[in-house]
Amino acid sequence: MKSDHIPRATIKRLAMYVQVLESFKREGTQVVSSELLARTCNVNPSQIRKDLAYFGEFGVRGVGYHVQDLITAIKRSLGVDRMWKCALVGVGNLGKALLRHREFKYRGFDIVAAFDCDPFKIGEEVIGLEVVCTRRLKETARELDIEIGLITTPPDRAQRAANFLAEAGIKGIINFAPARITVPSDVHVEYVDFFHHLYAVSFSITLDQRPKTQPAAV
Amino acid sequence: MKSDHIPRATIKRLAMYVQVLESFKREGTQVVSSELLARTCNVNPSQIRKDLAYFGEFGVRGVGYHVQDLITAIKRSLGVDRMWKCALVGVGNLGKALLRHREFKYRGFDIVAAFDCDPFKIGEEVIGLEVVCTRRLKETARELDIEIGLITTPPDRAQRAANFLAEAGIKGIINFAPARITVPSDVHVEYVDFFHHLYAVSFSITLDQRPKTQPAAV
DNA sequence: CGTTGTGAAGAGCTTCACAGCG
DNA sequence: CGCTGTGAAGCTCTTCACAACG
Repeated sequence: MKSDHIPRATIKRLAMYVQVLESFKREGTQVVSSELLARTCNVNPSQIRKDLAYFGEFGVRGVGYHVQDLITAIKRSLGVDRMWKCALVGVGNLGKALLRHREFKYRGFDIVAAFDCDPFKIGEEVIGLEVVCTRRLKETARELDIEIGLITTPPDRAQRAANFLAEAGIKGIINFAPARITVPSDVHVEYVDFFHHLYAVSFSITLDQRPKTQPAAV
Repeated sequence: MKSDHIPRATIKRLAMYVQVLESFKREGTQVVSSELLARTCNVNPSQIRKDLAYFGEFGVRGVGYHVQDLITAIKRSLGVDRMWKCALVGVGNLGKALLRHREFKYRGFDIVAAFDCDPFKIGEEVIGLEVVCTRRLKETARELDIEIGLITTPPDRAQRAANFLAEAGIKGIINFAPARITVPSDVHVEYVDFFHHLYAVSFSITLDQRPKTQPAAV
C-alpha cells in the first residue's frame, strides 16, 4: 500500500493502538490478531489492517501481530521513536500541570524550557525548570534546538506566543489555549480542547433524556 | 433540517464555534457571517451552516448570525446551558490539575466530589474539596445527584473506576486514563488523549523532513 | 488452517450551487 | 442585495470479501 496521504483519523487510532498494545504487553500478551485488538479498541478489524498498511506490512499471516514489534513499528511510523525537545509558553495552572506531567517525557516529548511574560513568574522554578521571559524565547529556543512549542497561555495571548514560536523556527505547535491561531504554512498546528468531550457527553445524556413524543428528534 | 443523527465531527466543531464566538464577543463583535466564522475556524462556510441546521435556524438571511444569540443557541443544543454535577476519580497529578482548573465550572461542569483509593490521599483537601474513599463512591454520588464521572486514575485502575461509576447510576464518563474501558450500554464514554495531537505533530514534522528521493514512501 | 493485506463496494461527511428570504 | 438554509453532487473514509501466504 504505502499511500501518500494518511487520514487524520488514522493517526489518532494509531495512538490508541499503541496505548492498548502497551497494556497487552504489561499483561504479558505477545501476539495479537487484528480481531482482538479491534474488539479492545471498538473498531473494525479491517480498519486496523488498513491503518497499518499505510506504513508497511507488520503482521504474520495466519498468526497476527507481535505486540512489541508492532509498538515499535507504529512509533517509528509516527516519528515518536525518538525524543522531541519542546518549549512551553504560559506557566499558569495548565502550564504547570503539563510541566509536572511525567507522561510527556515518557512518551518522547521533553519540555526543556518554560516561558512566561509575567514578571512575577520569571525566575520561578517548576520541577527544576526556570521560567524565562517570553521576550527571550527566540534566542533560547534556537540555542536549545527546540522543535515543538506548547501554548498554555490565556486565549488573548495565544497568537503572540505563536508568533514568537514561529519566529524561533519551531516546526510544530500544540495549542492548549482556547483560541485559534494563524502561523506560517510550514508550521504544523494541533488544537487541544478536551471540553468538546465534555460537551459530547452532555449532548448524549441530554438526547437520552429529552422526551421522545415525536418519532423524529434524537 | 433537524435530522436525527448528528455527526461526532459536528459536535466537535460546535464546541469550536462557541470558543471563537466568545472571542468575537470579547472583542465587541455583535454579528458574524458564516463566511467570517468559517475563515477563523478554518472550515467551509457551508459546513457551519449545515452544522447549525441540525439544530434549528439561528441566522438572519442577508445579515448573518447574532453572536450572543448563536452562543446561547449552540450551548442549549449541546445541553451545556446548565450546570452538570461531576465526580472525579483518581486524585493524582492529573486529577489535582483538573480539580484546580477553573474552566470546568465556567463551562458548566461542576466537580463536586473527588475520590481516591489511596489511604494517604483520603481526607486530603484539594481547593476545599475533601478526597473520599472510592469505596464510598456509590452512596456519595447518589446522594449528590452526580451525573458525570471523570476518570483520572492510572490505566490499570480505570476499569474499576468505571465500574464504580456505572454502579452509582452515572450517565456519562470522560476517561482521561490511557486505557480502554467497558461500561453498560446506557453509559456514554468519551476518551481524552491529547497525546495523539503530539503524535500528529511529530508525524507531520517527520514527513516534512524525510528526504523524498522516491516519489512514494510514507 | 487462520489471519493478514487489499481492491472494490458502501456509508457518511463535506462541498457546491442555488433557491429562499430578510 | 446579501447571506442563510438545503437538496444534490462529490469525495473521503470505512467496511466487505476474498486472494495471498506463513
